[in-house]
Amino acid sequence: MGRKEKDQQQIEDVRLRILEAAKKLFLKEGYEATSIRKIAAEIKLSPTTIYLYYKDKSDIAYTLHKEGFKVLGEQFMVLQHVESGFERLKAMGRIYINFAIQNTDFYQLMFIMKEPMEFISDKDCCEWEEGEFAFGALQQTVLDCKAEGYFNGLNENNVALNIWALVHGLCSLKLQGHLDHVASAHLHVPEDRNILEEAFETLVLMLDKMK
Amino acid sequence: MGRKEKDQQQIEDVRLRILEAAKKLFLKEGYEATSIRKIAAEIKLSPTTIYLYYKDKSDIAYTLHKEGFKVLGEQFMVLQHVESGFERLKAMGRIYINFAIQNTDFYQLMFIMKEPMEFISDKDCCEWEEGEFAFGALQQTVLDCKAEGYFNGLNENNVALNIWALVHGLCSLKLQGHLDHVASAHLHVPEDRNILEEAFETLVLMLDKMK
DNA sequence: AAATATAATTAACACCGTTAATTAAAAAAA
DNA sequence: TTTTTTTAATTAACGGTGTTAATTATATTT
Repeated sequence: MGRKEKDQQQIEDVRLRILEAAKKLFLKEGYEATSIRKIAAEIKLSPTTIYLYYKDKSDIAYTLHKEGFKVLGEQFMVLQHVESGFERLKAMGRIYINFAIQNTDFYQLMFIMKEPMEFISDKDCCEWEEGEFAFGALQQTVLDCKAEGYFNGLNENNVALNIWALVHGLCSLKLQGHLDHVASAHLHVPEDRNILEEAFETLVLMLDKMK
Repeated sequence: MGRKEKDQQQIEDVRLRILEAAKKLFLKEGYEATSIRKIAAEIKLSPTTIYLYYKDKSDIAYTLHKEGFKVLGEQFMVLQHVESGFERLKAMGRIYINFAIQNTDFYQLMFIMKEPMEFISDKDCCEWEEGEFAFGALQQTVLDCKAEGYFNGLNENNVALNIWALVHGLCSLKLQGHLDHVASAHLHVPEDRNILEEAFETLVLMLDKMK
């Protein structure tokens, strides 16, 4: 019965080819513009065949969303070698921001769009979530910062949540165009100066004040 | 030639009826599910007639987006009577969060979706932006906080930006379902306890540390 | 009353996600 | 090996979408 395993492998192969095609189109033209029909055409399949491998479009979105979390998690790996909690926190923020800027489409899928999250809540079982690893790392780092004298008297989970929200907020406003809009309208910021980085530098100073 | 003015009035009337129908449907079923055809049916017009009054769908989104900023701006009005800068900052955050939670669809249109902002950047002229009033109020409040001894040595514009990003980040993560997901997965938070409010309370404590 | 300008309509294009019915291919049973 | 059964992939179709071009109805002006 070695046949069945090989079939399973072939099925997994098609699943992957669909996903690769979806990713390619998605990174090139964005999620909305990537239709099931285009994905199918890309790998010379009939559109309806896609539905034999994925429940619907948001299922594909969710699978890509998971992949994004895996990539972010890998980039977080280097943080394990940073001893100081506060230094790790800063590095974490920088990695997160870089990831968001360099993988804008993945970031949209992971944190801004609602489709993948809706797919999650539609699922009966709450399986292992890759995003949880990243947040767990942040939690631990905030805890280490507390040991170094930061965030005294503050609930560490809420601090972690706030820091995530802040960095996500910066990225999200940047990706949606609000940051540049406000910068050119309210702040007379030179075009060449990166407003996101400047804000992050101030954030570091702010956190430093919480020792 | 008082005729022409009356015509102008009638044109403005239809424009408004379209917008009201769009808003009603949008608040009930969300932006994506609100089609031009449904808007037209709502006020017994042909779908194509809409295009005589609005350039395209994102034009309608942008007009609604502007209205959202007007409502938020009105809710900010009460802040003028708060003398203390820091108290005003706290109240501002609470108003912003309440607005986001109670007008989730408007909030999506104003800060999360990309269509309205794309419409802005497609426009040749950069006319008065209602959102600027709200951010201006925040800028002034941060300045007042500085006068009260907060945020010493920090660039006030960047501080304002970071605070906005933080509160927006919380709201955005909440609306997208990430906040509740993390809360139930990582933080063992009782269902009845409002995680957003709890995070905000910690934020206030954090800001208080920056005196 | 006829000619012109404008407002609204119908018809049409090129898509979309998704489901049901059908055909082609492979595996199992005879 | 041939027939039956299972499974994989396809075509056809439904009911939508935003948007444009061509056309008709309605006022306004000559």
